[in-house]
Amino acid sequence: MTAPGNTSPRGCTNYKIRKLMRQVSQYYDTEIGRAGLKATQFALLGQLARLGPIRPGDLAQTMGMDASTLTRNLKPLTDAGLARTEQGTDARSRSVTITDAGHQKWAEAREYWKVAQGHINNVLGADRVIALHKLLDESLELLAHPTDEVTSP
Amino acid sequence: MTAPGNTSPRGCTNYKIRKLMRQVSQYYDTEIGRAGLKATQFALLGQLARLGPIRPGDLAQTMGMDASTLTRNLKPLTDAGLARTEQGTDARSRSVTITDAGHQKWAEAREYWKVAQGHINNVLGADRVIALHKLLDESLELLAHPTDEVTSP
DNA sequence: CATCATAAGTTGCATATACAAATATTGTAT
DNA sequence: ATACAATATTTGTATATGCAACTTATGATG
Repeated sequence: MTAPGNTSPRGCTNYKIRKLMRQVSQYYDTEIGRAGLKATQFALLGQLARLGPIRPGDLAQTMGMDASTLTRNLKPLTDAGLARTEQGTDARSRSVTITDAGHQKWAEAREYWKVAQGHINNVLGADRVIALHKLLDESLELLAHPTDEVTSP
Repeated sequence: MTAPGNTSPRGCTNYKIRKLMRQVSQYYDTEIGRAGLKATQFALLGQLARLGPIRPGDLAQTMGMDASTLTRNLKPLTDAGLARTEQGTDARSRSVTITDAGHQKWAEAREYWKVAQGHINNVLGADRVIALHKLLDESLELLAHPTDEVTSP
C-alpha cells in the first residue's frame, strides 16, 4: 500500500459541491450585486479582461463551460455594453472583447468581490480556504487531464 | 500566532467551486442519465427517500436551496410520477412524498451513481476525495452556523 | 472543382437557481 | 372579533447550464 487513509469516500461528491456552491454563491452575489453584476458575470468579465480579445470557444474552454453556455452568458454583458462580439479572422469565428465600460465596471465590482472573499476567508478561516483552493485546483487539473489512476495493482 | 500557513488565499473561491461543479456534474449526469434522471434529481429523490414525507420548506432548508427552487425542481419528478405533493397538516403547508415508482427509480439510478462516484474516486484518488469531502462538509457547517471568526487579535 | 469531413457558433429545449412579489393561511394583540 | 404580523408556498422574472441539432464556413480528397 502506498497511500494512507484506507477508508472509502462517504457521500456524494457532486451533491456536496453543489450544496456548497449554492451557499457560497449567495455571498458573492449579494456583494457583487451592488455593482449590478452577478458573480458569474463578474467572473466572465474578469476572464475577458485577463485574456483580451478571444474566441468564444477558447474562452469557454478556459472556463470549463459549454460553448453554448458562454454564448448566452455573454448576452447580459453585451446588452449592458460591457463586452462586444466582433467578427473574427475566419468568417465563422468571432472575437469577444471587453469594452471600456466593461473595464470600469469590473474595477468597481472587484471592490465588492474583495468584501465577499473577505467574508468567506473570515467565516471559513484563511487556512481552510487555502486548503480548499488547493484541492479544487488539483481536482480541476486531474479532471482536465485524467491520468486514469487505477485503484487495484 | 495560532495557525500555520501565513499567506492569504489566492483567486476566487466562488469561481473555483463553480468551475469544478461544472466538470464534476457532467460525470454524474452522464451516468445517472442512463436511468433518465439528472444528478440533481437523483439527489432530491434520495433526500425524499431518506427523510420520508416532509414539508417543502424543510426539505429546501436541508438541501440548502431556496424554497422556490425546490418547488420547481420537484416538478420533473412529480410529472414522472416519482414524487407526490399532498396537503399538509396546515392548509398552507404541503407534504412531499416519494412514490413506489420513485423508490424503484432511485434504486436503479443508485447503481449508476456508484459508477460515477467510482470514476471520480479513481481520477482524483480516494484520499483526495476524502479530504475534499471533509473540507466541503466543514465549509458547509461553518457557513450554516457562522461563528464570525475574526482575522485580527 | 465537387464532395465530404471538420470546425465554430448559435438555437431549441429542458432543467437549475435565486430574489422579489403575490397568495393564502395562521397566530396575536388590542 | 378585527386588524396586523408572521408563516408556507407558489409565480414572475432573469440568469446559468448542457446536450443535441442546426447553420455556416474551411479544409481535404479524389
